[in-house]
Amino acid sequence: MSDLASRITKPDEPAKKVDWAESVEADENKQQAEAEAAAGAAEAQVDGAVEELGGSGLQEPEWDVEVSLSELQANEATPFHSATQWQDMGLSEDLLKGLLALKFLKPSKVQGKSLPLMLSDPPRNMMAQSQSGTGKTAAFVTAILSRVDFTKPDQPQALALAPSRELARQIEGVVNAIGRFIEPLKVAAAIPGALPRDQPVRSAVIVGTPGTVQDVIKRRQLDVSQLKVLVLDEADNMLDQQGMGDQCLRVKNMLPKSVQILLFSATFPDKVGSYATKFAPNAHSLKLQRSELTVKGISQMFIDCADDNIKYDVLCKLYGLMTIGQSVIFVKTRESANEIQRRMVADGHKVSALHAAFDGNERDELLSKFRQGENKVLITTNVLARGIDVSTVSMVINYDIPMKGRGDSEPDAETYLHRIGRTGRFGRVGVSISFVYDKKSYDALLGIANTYGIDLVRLDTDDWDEAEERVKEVIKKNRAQAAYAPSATDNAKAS
DNA sequence: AAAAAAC
Repeated sequence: MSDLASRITKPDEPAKKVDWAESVEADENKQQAEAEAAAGAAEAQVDGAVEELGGSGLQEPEWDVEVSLSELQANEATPFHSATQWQDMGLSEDLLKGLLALKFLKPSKVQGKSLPLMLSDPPRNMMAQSQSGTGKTAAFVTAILSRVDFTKPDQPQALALAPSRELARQIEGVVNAIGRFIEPLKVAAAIPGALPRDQPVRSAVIVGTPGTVQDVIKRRQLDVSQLKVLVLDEADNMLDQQGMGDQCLRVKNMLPKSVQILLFSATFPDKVGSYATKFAPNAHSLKLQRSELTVKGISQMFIDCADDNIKYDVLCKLYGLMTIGQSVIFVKTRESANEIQRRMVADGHKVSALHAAFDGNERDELLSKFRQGENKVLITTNVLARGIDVSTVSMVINYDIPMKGRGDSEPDAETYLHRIGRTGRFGRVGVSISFVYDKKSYDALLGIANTYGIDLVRLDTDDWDEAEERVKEVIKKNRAQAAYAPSATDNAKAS
C-alpha cells in the first residue's frame, strides 16, 4: 500500500469507510479479470450489433411503469406497450425519414416506451426517467415534431425549456436534425441575445431558458395562445433550483390550461417528486430504480490525491490520457476553472475553460470548438453537468466532488451522475475519474457510491501504467462500438 | 456559499 493509500485508512476514520477502501483494493484483481472478460464480451456484442444492425446496443434495465387500473381496463388501443419500431408509432413520413437519416434505425427503450404514451389521444402529461445518453432528447423532440401542425409554421406550438444556454442550443440543433425533412420547419432559441428585440417570434418550435422565455412572453413577443406542448428537460433540476422553479411555474401559468407537459431527466430525487407531480398532474410515468441509474459502459474510478495541492499535479499527469479522446474537467467555481486553465496553459497544455461568466456568443463558440474537436480538454463548472452530448468525450474528471446543501454539507449524487454521463453516450463506453483529497471528499464519494451501488476502481498515483492501460482499454472498445451508436447532436453540428 | 438563470 502506498503512502497515499495509508492516508485513506487513517485510524480516526469510521470503520465503514475503511471497509470500502479495502474491499475496493481486494477486488482489484478480480475486477481486472472481470474487465478482461467483459472486454471480450463487449467485442462479441459489437460483432452481434454488426449483424443485427439496427439494435442500439443498449443494455437497459426493465422499466417500472406506473399504469392506473382504469387505464389497464380501458382497451387495447391504449398504447401501454413499448413500440419496437418507428413505423409502429404513426409518425409522418418526413419525421421517419429524419430519424432514419440520423441512423436512429430503431427506437431506444425510452423512446419506444415514452413516445406511444406522449402521442396518445387525448394528450396526457408525462414524467420520463432514463439514464444519461439513452436518447431522451430525441424522444421528446420526436413528440414535439409529431404534435406540431406544420401548416401553421409561424405559429408557436411547442416550447422546450432547459437549465443552461448550451443545452437549449443543443436541443435546437436536434430539432433541426430530426426535422430536417419537414418543410417549413422554424425553430427559435429563446436565450439571452439570440432573439431580435421587440419582434414577434414566428416559429412553431421554441427552445429556451426560463428567464428569457418568461421575458418574451411578458413582452408579448411570444404568442403562446396556440401552444400545445411544454417540455422541461432536466426537469428535476429545473423545478428544484430556487429561482428556476419559480420561473418555470410562471411560464407554465401563462400557457393555455390544455398544454401537455412533458418532464424528462435521468434523475428524479424524492425531494422534487411532489412538486413535479403538481407541475405535471396525472402524468404517465416511467421510472427507474435507484440501482438502475448507473450507465454500465462508464468505468468509474477515483484517485487519492492526498491533499488539495497534489490535485493539480495529478491532473497534469492525466493530460496525455485526456487527449486520447476528449475530456471534460468539472470544478466547483468559475474562478478555479479560470485559474486551473491559466496554469495548465502556462505549463504547455492545451485546455479551454467554459462557464457562465463568459458572454453568450463566447459560450456558443467555445462549445462549438469543443464539439468540432478543435479543443480536446474543457474545464468547466456545473453549467455543463447536464444534458450536453458530445459523443467523442471519453473521459470525465471530477476535480472537485460535487456537493450540495448548506455549506456543501452533502454529496450531490444527482450532479455526480449527470457529470459522468457526459461520456458513455448511447451505447459507447467512457471513463470517469474523481479526485479524493481529504476526509470530506472521501466521505462524499463513498456516499455517492453507496447511493447507487457503484463499484469504484482505485487508481494508484504510484502506478500510472495501470491507469493508462485501463483508460486505453475503454477507448479502444469505444472506437469499435462508435459506428453503431448514432448521435443526433453530431449530425446537427455537421449540417 | 456556489452554479445557473432576466432585463
